[in-house]
Amino acid sequence: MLAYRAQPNPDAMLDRALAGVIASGGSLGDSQPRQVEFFSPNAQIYAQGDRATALYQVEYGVVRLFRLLSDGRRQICAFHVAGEVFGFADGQHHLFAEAVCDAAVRVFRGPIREDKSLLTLAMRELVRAQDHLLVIGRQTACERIAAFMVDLYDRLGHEQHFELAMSRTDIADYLGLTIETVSRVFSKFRSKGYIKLHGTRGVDILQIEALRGICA
Amino acid sequence: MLAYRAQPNPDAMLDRALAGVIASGGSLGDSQPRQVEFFSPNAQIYAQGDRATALYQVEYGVVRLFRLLSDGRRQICAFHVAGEVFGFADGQHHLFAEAVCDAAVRVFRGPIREDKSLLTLAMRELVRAQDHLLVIGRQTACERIAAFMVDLYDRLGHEQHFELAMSRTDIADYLGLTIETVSRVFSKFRSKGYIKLHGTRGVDILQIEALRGICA
DNA sequence: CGGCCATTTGAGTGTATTCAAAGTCGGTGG
DNA sequence: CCACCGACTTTGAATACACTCAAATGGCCG
Repeated sequence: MLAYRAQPNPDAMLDRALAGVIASGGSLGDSQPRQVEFFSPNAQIYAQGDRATALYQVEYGVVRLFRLLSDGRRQICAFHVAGEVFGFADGQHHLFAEAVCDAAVRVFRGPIREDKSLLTLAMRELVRAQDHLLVIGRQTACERIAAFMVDLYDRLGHEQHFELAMSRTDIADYLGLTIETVSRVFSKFRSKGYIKLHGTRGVDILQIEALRGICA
Repeated sequence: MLAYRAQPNPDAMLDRALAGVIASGGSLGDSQPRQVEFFSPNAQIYAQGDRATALYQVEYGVVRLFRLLSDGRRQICAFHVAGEVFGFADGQHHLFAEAVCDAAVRVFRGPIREDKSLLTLAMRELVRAQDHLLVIGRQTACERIAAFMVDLYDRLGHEQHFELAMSRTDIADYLGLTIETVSRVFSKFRSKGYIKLHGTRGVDILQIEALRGICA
């Protein structure tokens, strides 16, 4: 999981935004504004319905945000890796947040200060969700997997090799597929020489342009 | 389309937010900060790639926001009705915005002022997108249509009768289905007595609780 | 009233799912 | 260090749901 470890954040705006998150009204002595919390795999960070009182930044590891139907069907709305901010919600959380693997999360508690940069971060999250809508609503299984691989490749710094933090079940629930379909497409891409699989989590990207082409 | 006409906005916060959108730096004489623009059916309000320089509030009519794939596949991310605000984007628009029917849109130009209420509006939009992800990613055709009908029913003020501003094609592209499937499910719901159809756009909701039950 | 376009309905197909079984990986304990 | 166990993953076969293609119907506007 080396690829998911925190790296120096290239986005200066993000730091400015988070520096301004804490309202100055509270006593600094009581709250620890930049406390880091640690989570084991599958540990819950917050639940749907919880009051939204903080923002979170992934320090290392991976976090999944998801919704559930009453019969257990799950839709993962987003994975977040080191440096990314999550927890945007109006009043109460509509999503569950869990650690995918061992993860550390920096928690920004207290009332949120008005901040244009914070709005920008929320809007980026919105764009991500809208992009994901297109993938899930209008793309085939192969296109979805290709888009997923390309997205990870880009977000993890264009490393040819990386480890998937998430299981096939997580990937399936992210892409609106079944684990069997995910597995079949992985095998197909392997047989075509686009990727190479090392055990169950390791991935080599052999033909990134081919994968980009599949995304349409 | 009466149901889509502007109504007194029940959400005081929204007005406060928009009142604060315009930065005080600009000359009031030059810019018309609350200009209303009118659009014919299918007229473009902005395009993907356009610089995002304004926010928009629907005065009357319906607006669709969508993304396109190079081969023409379309995913409508949201419909917006009277009173709702759209146009959130970081730098440039990632979506197209078009009028579904005759529509009027109030445009708020100028640099966006930092505003907590604005952040709240953006987060609501995010929640809508995330809810939609679950519908598209994990629900059947019947569940998607039921969710769509219930959503419209709730947003248009619980009127038993309303007119659909959007075509079957629009509905299909919103729900990640084909027009034929949309039509079949409409017919199915009609034969079950959940809804009644008047021509091609008119809808009577006969058993809203049955529809809510289908959404799971 | 006529023509055009959107919608509905029908028949057959295909992609992804379900159900089932085999295989592989990773972790644990001897 | 190796063997075993359990869980996850892969593969296979059959099914189902939604899609494609096609034709008929219906609504709307001139």
